[in-house]
Amino acid sequence: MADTKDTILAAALSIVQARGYNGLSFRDLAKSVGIKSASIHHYFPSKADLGAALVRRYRTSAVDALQAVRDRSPNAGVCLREYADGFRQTLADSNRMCLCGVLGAEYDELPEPVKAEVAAFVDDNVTWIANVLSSSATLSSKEACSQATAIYAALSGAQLAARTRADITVFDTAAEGYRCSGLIPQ
Amino acid sequence: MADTKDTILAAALSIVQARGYNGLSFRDLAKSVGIKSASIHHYFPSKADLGAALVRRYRTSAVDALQAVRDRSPNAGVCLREYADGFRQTLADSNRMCLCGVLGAEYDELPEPVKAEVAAFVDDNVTWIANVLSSSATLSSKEACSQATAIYAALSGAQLAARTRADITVFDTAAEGYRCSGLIPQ
DNA sequence: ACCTGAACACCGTTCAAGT
DNA sequence: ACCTGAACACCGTTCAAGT
Repeated sequence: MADTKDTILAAALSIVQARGYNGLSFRDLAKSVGIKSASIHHYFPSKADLGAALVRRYRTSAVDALQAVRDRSPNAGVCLREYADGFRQTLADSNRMCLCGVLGAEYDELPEPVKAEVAAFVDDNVTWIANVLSSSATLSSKEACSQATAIYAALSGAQLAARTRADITVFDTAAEGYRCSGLIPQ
Repeated sequence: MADTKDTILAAALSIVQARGYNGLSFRDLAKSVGIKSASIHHYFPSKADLGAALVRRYRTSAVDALQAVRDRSPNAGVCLREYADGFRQTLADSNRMCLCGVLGAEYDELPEPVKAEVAAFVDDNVTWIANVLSSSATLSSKEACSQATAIYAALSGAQLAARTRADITVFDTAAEGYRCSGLIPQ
């Protein structure tokens, strides 16, 4: 039995992934949790607090999941195929996007603490990809970081473009192109 | 002397690029134009009408600009460098994003006519890139379209990731990675 | 044709009041 | 500790009224 705070964050996650930070209404969120909107402020004083907590939770859970992927296989091709599949699954689930992809597009209007968490998510992802690349090829840490940045950006963009066309095959086509060109190791 | 309709659209463009569709307020927009918010409804009956007109204008102006790039040089490497530079310049101008990148992230909550225009923008871009690729290499039209999709997605993602980190070098690093791997022809 | 003030149901936020 | 109703200044939208 999850406590109310967790229930609020879980409901907020799918709303923000679908509608963005600005599309998240305390009244709608409260309705889906079964309390009044004023009650949410008891757990999260402001919308910024809720947003920052939401991204922090999402980020640490992603870090754990990525660690598990690396533990299952040290092979870069295998790891990055699972990584890309994570982006794909979010699309397959109601044409949603990565939380931090949505928030990146809204970046200018986000409260400062939310910005910081979103930026940290990107850094976490790039670091993980760079480690995966380094374990399967001889790269300087700078080279690994550059390629990791390109891979993260490319997959984020494939998700964004596919969502924009409401067509998951756009994601598959782009990801295949990344592998063919060698941007993502196979 | 631009007419009021043009002034409204020009002001709306920079607001939406910075704050997104949901961040666009008729009251703020009216204030920056120097009229009352109710007056905007005289030109655009609803926010959806304004949004659709905004994207349509942006799209046709992009199509013209891309045509001009192709007219200046038939070389794919040159064309795509100018193309990537367009994404870069938007970032350099106050960390803004392509209008349709921002709207893609908000896709689920957009009114139907706005969705249609945003999707058409992606198609226009992919078609242009595919034509550029075809003119410098022997590719089947399917291959050209697939690679064009990957290139468009990758550059969109580079812009999104750079904005998210509020760091334009993220864009440069990703774009360089796309060229090194051969995803984007040099 | 172009603009406006006033009204409507929404939004995040605050707060005094309840249990 | 947890929740609520009522109030505040916001939002898009409508409309009768002005020029």
